Amino acid sequence: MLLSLDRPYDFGLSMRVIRSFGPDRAGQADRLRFAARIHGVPTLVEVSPVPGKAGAVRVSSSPRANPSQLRRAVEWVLVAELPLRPFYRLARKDPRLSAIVRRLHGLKPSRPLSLFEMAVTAITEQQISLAAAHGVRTCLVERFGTRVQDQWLFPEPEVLAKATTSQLLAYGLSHMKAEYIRKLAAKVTDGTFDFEALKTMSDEQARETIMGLKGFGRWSADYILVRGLARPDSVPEDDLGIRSVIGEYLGQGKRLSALGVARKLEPLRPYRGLVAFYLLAAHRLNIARQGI
DNA sequence: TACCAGGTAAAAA
DNA sequence: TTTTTACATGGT
Repeated sequence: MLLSLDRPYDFGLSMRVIRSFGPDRAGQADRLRFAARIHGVPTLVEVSPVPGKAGAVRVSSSPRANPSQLRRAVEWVLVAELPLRPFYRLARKDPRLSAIVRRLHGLKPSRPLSLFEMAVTAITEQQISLAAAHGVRTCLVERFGTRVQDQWLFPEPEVLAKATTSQLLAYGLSHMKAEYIRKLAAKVTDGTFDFEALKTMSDEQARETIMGLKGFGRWSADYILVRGLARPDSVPEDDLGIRSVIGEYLGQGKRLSALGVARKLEPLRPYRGLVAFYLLAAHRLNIARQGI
């Protein structure tokens, strides 16, 4: 199946950046492979570029999935509904940001198919390093998840809801984090919490809803908004990585305070999250900051 | 070895 | 109301 996405869009660059963010999507050159549960069937989805056709990608799956379901899944993961042009018009007003954006023309974020996975990822990444958190998730996934060829399907909420605290502790979670995850998994399982509903909420509504969950503070809520929902204006201003990278490219080179981040990003509404994503990408790809 | 790493809730002041 | 503390693993 061929999919034509809103241009400008550089699929290869976007995949390179995603891979540079961590080992989760490690692997094949400029393709995207991920496991998805489609109509309950564990399915491997593969997305590859179409040579000479900017913005077009080829989508296949194994086993063969319903085309409209498959299309919906890929459009979600690749954030198809987000046009870049309005963001570029805004970015041109800041000389330093403008230079970065030119180097990363066509870059879009992508997001996991599952918001439950995103939420659990946020919990694991609280306080400890991304590398440490990745180690913990790997243990969880390989114990409670489902293997689909060379990929893993993230554990279903029902499975984690039934896991015992001592099991979760054995996989590197703290007591508190184990409880957050179990409580969340239970709420999703019994229908008390519906991640799908977040998709139609305003940023503010979604943020408040997530923060109503035990274990999810402001950082986690904004992190889920920007990474899990790809909301272009959301960003955790107190995040260590954000504070460093905004300071590096838009400040004096040193890590800023959360307030400093807020001030630097204020003129970049409604694309503060997308700005942060571009700067993180620039940092990962070793793109030097420009003068002044 | 010690310390920091893309925080949070509960306890203490 | 604001400040302090415990907490899990991985890298340096």
